[in-house]
Amino acid sequence: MPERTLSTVGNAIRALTVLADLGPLRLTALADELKLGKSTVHLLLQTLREHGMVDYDPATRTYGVGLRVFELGATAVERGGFGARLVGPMEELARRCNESVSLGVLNAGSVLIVQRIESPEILRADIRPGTRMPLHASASGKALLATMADLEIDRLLSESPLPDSARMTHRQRNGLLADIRLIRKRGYAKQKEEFVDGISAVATPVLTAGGRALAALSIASPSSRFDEVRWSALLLPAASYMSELCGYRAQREEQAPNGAGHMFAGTGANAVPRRKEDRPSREQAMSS
Amino acid sequence: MPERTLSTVGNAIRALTVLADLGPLRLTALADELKLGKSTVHLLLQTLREHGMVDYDPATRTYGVGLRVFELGATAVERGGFGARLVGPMEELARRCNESVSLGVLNAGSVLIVQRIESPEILRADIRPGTRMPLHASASGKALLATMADLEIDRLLSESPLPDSARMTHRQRNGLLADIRLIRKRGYAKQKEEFVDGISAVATPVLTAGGRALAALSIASPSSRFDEVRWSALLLPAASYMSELCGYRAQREEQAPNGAGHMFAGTGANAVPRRKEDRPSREQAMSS
DNA sequence: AACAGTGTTCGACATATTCGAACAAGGATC
DNA sequence: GATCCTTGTTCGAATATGTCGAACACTGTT
Repeated sequence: MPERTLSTVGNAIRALTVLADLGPLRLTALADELKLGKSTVHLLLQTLREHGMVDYDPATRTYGVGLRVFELGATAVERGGFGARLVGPMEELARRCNESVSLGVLNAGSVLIVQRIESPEILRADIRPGTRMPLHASASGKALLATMADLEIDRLLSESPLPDSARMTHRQRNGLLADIRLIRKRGYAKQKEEFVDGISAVATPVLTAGGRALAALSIASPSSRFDEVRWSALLLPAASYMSELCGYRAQREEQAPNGAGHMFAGTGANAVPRRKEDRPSREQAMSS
Repeated sequence: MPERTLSTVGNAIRALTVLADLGPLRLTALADELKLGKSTVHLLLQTLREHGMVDYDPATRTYGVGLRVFELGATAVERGGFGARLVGPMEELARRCNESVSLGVLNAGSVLIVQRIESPEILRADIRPGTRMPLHASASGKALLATMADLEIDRLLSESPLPDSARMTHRQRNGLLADIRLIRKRGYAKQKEEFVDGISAVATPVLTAGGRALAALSIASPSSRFDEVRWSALLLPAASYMSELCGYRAQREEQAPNGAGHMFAGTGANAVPRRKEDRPSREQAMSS
């Protein structure tokens, strides 16, 4: 649906995007990239610079994404609810398993890492906040998908905005759906070298008040240290605790006569994510 | 100097700023705040939403700063050079002193925290990445000021963009200049409850290739655990090591501080605090 | 059911943005 | 050090584009 849109603002955002992707650029290079007149881009950059959205390096005469963007973005994370409140539990978890712990949120068809506690190990999964991961090939992504109705899953997978290399084959798609069912049953997702070679992870959702998934909590490490049983045992209670911090109340008794089981497997601390809508027939909605 | 500027882009940025400051807002509230027509803001928000710069919450019908901004901002930090490379040493330092370690950069007249390693202690200075601190009342700020010519210091202090509460009295200003001289001599800055009650810190600059300050490294904690001698002893070698990572080469006695052509040497004040000479040979202990 | 407030659509006007060309500046080459 | 080339900046004009107000649709309140 092509909506009417402000082209000038679009240009500004495109400029920032290009600068973020290609690194600091000179005026002419950027104008070239944007396919806009040099004078236009000049004015645009001046405006952005005035507001701190781009920084200018007089030495190299290049413009780069400004730190003001970082500042604004940080408030997005705080205000979104994945901020200060959750880092404490994440640190605790990282300490217990001695591995990297990260918090990823579903955004624009992929998982965006918003918080990260690094493992003290030298050899570790090197993923920084601000990184994106594919929904279908990351533990966090699959954990988030598992919280949604099958129909929603299809919609999300089809709008994958990721580079082609990360696209999914049909064979993978079918395997994924089976995987999702398994994830729902056992309460956590697992990923073995699907996204980055040598890196494996487990993940489970953090739920918010309404029972919707706020984010996915994950433990990742080099596959050599991967220990599914121990990590899942540490991960699930931690996520549970974080869910409670986010207002999620472990189930009420008089709920949902629709057959959806908001049940809690295992230690009673762990939340098995399941929305009411995902209950309808399992052969439904493979299409679209 | 009133430059010609793109008002539409300015509106977009103002909108983001307001949303960051006041939290998620409804359309009307935002239009009110920006003093623009509702239809204008409607179109503006649609454009921003299309690009992920604002997120829309259908439940509350509010718009907030989008996570795309966070993503873009993260690249600003990486590309700026305060990214992945420096977190290792910071973690090592945090482990050694058991306190919170942060990296702040001079930006728009104040110090912006770009990296942060939290102390494991429960009682700790709670400052998150994206926070700003005043130049004159934070250890990091003073450390950065100390690397600059006196003339530059005056210029920066006068353009302080901070809330009035954080403004500086003349008495403070004079004290500050004396402080700066002391900082240059001993190689690190100290701050005792000047910014946040109960929090004290030490800080020292991280230098880059040209000898200019890239950022300030600091250790902060509740004043009860403040230990100036131990921390400075840990801080300085760490910063030294990080400076080398950033291309700074410990320098021989040279470089005509007065006289010749450099733009910052014009005032005759030396721009670079020599840290290495203060505390000789001990730093390479930092690992990994 | 009626109301009030909010969000969305539409058309017209006028402003603000784009562009090309001409000017200035900085670096490179010889 | 002088010339050339590339890059960045300024300027004016034409048109495209954003702004606004009013009217419409919608939600959820009383």
